[in-house]
Amino acid sequence: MRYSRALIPTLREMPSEGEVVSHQLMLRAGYIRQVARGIYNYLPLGWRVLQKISQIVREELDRVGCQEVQMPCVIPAELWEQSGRWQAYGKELLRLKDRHDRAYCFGPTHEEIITPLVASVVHSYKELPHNLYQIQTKFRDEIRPRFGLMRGREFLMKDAYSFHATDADLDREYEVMCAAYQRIFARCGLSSCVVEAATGSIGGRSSHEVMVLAETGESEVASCACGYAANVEMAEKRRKETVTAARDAASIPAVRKVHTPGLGGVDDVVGLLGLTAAEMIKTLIYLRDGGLVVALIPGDTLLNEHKLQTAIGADFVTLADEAAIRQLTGAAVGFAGPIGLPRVVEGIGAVTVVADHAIAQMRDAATGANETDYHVCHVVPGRDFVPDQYADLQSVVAGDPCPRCSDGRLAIMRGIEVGHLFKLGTKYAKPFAAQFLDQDGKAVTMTMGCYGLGIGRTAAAAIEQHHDDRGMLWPLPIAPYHVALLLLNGKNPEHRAYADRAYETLTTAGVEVLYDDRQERAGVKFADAELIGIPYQVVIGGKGVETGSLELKERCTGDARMMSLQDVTTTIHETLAHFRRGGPDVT
RNA sequence: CGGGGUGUAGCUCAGCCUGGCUAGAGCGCUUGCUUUGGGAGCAAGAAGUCGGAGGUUCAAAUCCUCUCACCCCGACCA
Repeated sequence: MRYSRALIPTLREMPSEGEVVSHQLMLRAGYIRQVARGIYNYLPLGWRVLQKISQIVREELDRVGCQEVQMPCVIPAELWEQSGRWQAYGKELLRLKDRHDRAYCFGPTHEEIITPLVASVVHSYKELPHNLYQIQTKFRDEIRPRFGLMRGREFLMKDAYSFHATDADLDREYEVMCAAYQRIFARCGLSSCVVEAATGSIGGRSSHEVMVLAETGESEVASCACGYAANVEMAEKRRKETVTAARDAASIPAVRKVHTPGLGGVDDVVGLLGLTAAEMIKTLIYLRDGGLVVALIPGDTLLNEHKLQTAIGADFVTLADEAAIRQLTGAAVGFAGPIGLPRVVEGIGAVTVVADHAIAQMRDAATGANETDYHVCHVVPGRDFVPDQYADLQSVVAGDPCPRCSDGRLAIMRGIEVGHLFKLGTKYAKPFAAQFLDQDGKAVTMTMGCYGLGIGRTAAAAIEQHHDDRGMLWPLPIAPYHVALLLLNGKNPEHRAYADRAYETLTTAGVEVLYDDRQERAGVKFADAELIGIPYQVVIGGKGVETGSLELKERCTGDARMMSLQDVTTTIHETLAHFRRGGPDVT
């Protein structure tokens, strides 16, 4: 491509829109332009990158036996009613009506289409398994889209759905897909890791996320040297034995009220009572659909709202306001405790008490008295109060003991979720009657897996992981062009002829060249090539023209060498081949 | 949905508080000359319904009301 004919609207100044590096650079380097919130035009450079990533995804999925299909993006409501998600999915589902006033939605995911398709076509165990995928534009009317392609409402996604006769077969395919994902990201030049994840609203038995590690990632991952890695939403830590656990409850005196004026927080109270935070029971009050939840955790730990929500099966949980807390406890905020709470609060609903597992181990604890300016000591869980439920409610923090190995400590890292794998089981196969006849002629429901991979998000993640203060640093396999051919002095006919020949030769040899033939100063050409992140520059200037050689400069290191055209071609092809074999970790 | 903020030239922004002449700057764009291995210099020039509607006023980018769009902070997710 000749730069003089290319649509690459780079900006010298940073547009005000972008917050994260990938978003800023994509705007500034002319990769994307916003149309509406969370909706973007992909300009030529941006689209080339998305195509490169898509192609790697295709190659790796085809290689493990997946088949590409294309489903509609507009889907009749009946299908979603059949799975129950027309009601369940909520406002994120973009709903439309056609001229006959029939209801449709713009597909945010495609279980509702693929399942009846396979159900109608596959009838025998001999025809299973299948793994079908598409690369398609999806729409989710996100509450808050942000960060450019990282979280758009309209986005390009690869989604795959596998269908199996047995759970064992699904398990096997799940492993295959997991490995394929890791290959895909390695081939894209990204370092990634697979973590255990919450199943969320899609449901099913098991779920893993593939994360690209980056400072700006929206997800937090807890990991241990032993190989354990999990999204912090559901990460666990090894339970510790409480120091007082051995003491017999019978030896502990009765509950005693203590005056603690104005000391609402755990840190304030421990000083007065002469206790450690671990000996306090922290009482947090949450509003949920149809009631209140009282969550009890040790005073030195943090509550994980995701775990709380999952444990009680709530649609949502949100910290209760002061009025609700007063209504429940009869006290000011900071003096709530589990003893003597009402079971129902008028006008709000039922009260559920959930305690962390660690609470069951506690003896002689202190907690709020449900009376302003008072706490209670010598509290024994089980003796003085009985929670409705025990569950894991704690958030892990860096340094917590690993739940899988004996001496590991958890580290917390940030990552960008680029892929998500689910074992769906029969959640969708059942409502769509996706059945087959087994060897005994008996009708059996298929078991399913689904595997998402954000194409646009992968591009954004690549920039988050690979950039410097001058611009992007694309890994070669997903760069929009391999080489920026920079003709520094366009007025010199000899130089121009030389550059023209180099462009011809490289292009013919299969190297993707962006030929900067513009009437611009050298500085402008270097700056643009660096901003848009082309991995290699071939510089045509005074240096090589007389000797017939070229200067090849590597974008990420700045190293420059004089070499022949043939050597340039070889360098590019060898580097590409290297990535194709599984890729170096270029972090 | 709740909280905060911004809309002025292609981009970044000043002007608004305290209303007042042809609405400004830098970058970008056009033309010419010079320059040519790191975002050039000089000269000339084009370009804005001041987000929209209504109101107050002799007079509104500026004050008031409504509205729209976008951005940021929380809950959703590839």
